[in-house]
Amino acid sequence: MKRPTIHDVAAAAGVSRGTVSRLLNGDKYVSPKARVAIERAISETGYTVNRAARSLVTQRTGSVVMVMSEPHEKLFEDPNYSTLIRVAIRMLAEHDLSLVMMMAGDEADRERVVRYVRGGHADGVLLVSTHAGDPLLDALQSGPPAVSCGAVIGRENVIPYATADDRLGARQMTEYFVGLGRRRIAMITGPMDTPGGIQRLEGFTDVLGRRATSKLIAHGDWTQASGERAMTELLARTPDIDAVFVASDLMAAGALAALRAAGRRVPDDVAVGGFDDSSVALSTHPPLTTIRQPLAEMAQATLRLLLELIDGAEQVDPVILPTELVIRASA
Amino acid sequence: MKRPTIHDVAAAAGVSRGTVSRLLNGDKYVSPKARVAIERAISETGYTVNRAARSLVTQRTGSVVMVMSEPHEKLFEDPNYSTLIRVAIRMLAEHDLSLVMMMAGDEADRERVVRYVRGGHADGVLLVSTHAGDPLLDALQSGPPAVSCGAVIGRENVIPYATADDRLGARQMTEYFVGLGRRRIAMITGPMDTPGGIQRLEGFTDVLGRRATSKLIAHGDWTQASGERAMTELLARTPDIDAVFVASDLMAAGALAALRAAGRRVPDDVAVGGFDDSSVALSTHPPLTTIRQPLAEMAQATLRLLLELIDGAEQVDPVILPTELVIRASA
DNA sequence: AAAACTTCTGTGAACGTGCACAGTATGGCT
DNA sequence: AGCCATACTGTGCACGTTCACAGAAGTTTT
Repeated sequence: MKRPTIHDVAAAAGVSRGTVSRLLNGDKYVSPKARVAIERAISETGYTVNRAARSLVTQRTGSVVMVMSEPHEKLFEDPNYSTLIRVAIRMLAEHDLSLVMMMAGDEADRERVVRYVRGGHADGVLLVSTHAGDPLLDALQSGPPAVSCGAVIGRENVIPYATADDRLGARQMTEYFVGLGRRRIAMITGPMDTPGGIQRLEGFTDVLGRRATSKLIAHGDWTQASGERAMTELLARTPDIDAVFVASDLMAAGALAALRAAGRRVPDDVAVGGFDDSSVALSTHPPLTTIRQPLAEMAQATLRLLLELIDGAEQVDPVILPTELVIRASA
Repeated sequence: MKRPTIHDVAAAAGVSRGTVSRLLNGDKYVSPKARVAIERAISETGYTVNRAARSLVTQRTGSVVMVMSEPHEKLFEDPNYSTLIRVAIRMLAEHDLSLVMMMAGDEADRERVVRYVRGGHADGVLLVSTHAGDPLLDALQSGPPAVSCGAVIGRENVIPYATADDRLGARQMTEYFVGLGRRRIAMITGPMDTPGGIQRLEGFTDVLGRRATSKLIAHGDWTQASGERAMTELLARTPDIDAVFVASDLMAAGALAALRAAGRRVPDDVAVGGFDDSSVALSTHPPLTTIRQPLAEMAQATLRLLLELIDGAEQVDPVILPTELVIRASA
């Protein structure tokens, strides 16, 4: 019960391998008669091309690898991944490419990724949440095309990316607070070696200028626990805070817990704004006012960049997509 | 600038292809002298085996495909996926296997999956959240080994799986409610064509017997919105409910919203119990009392089954792991 | 009528591996 | 000395495809 090969199809259709191959690869020169005969033979035999054999000669693998650089425990705590994976699977499938997942959380992982990619086992690389100065980046220089969902700090000009306009989003939220008449507006940022960490803080200070003092700024690491910690810290430093912009919904959920523990009412005493418009934003109490990132569009744009590069484009331009303020009960 | 082949390594080491191949594949007959020469040659040339060429002759692909059967929009709304993906990547990598992701949400997807798997492009299949009677199952019969994370209804004896003991978990929660002195205990189930949907309801009725009337049971589809809807429905039907066991944390978050809207206090008026101990359970207000599933262990067990089958095991037994009651503020 | 295209087809070589097999030392045993 | 096992090495073939090339058949141009 061996799997049928291209020879079997050719024999069944009464033509040669070459003709079948041409049909399969969309070459224009194949007669209508041969075409129907081959198509019938294919469906009769249940033939599928052997990708291994094909890649051996074409030097292409038919797969793209998604490299996730978060340390393992945190991976996926951020719900954005799912959209990207979903969109990637779908768009790649349309181009007959499959999606391989790899992690680059520790040194061993990273080495595996480098071996894999430099070994020519992928036609493209999809980077996710790569931190500044990741050693992976140098190793990936010479391989197949790579793009990132979200900018890679320090490589903005070498690794194409699609991202939400984090800075704009932060400005939207901060301006909203100002418009509400809040006077003491604090911020909980993300890690300062990530684009979201940096840009959202920049947007915040864009609006507040010198009123954004360091006493009003605390840092988190995207986790819920860190949001809670940072909020507690802010309340201790500056008790009269009346608004806080938290750089992610998950951290905002933590901040809400800290505020509740401190007996502050939201939004009456303290207005809280999140970022991401992830599903957490709906399950908190009160539901979070937040900044919506066009996740699906970002993912689509990222993949479009990668597909263009794989198809031979020399260079592509980064894509920056606008954010949107979503008003709910927390501010 | 061509990638080095096994020939280049052999030449550099002064031996023949065969010897290099033997070293690579762990054959015992290779002299110490040859061994060091080859190892040096490999690192000097930066050689990596060409997997395409290898699979062409071995008939193995070095990859496992994870097939996710949820309709697209819902995919990943359940946070359990992340653990499975993480564990899968890690354990497969240890066996030099890579993880390919595919979706089987609609007919076109499913056909692609079948073509892929029957075409021999994967050494194993990892099924996730496959619904009863999914046409995919028949098509996968004759292919490479397949396992499922969570039982596949109707195929319990043909597709090996690892799962949490859903029925036990449901009993634990229900008994806890009874122990608290609650009298009118309702339940919101998952879809009745999923094992979690069925088994958790069974555990519920195990404990309550005829007290579990249909007026006290409503059905959801795992989404937060469906939990909210089901809770509203239950309150309308049976206003004097004093406890509700919700078959997932996400649906429980929805139920909490409905209870709040109806002016019921949790847990004073109505005790709420969830299932999964997912991250949502912490961001709700009040935090959810829930049933912890040993997600990591389940994922590990599932992969162990698959790896055994890939390594040639004839048959393996399903694994059922105990659950644990986690008491928080909602009950 | 010959030449020059156009459209289509078949064939041999190559891609880089693993595996079966044949072969070569080396050393111990009779 | 002869024999046989043990430890190791090299070689040819096959895996299933694509691609370049040569060539056939039919059609248009010269």
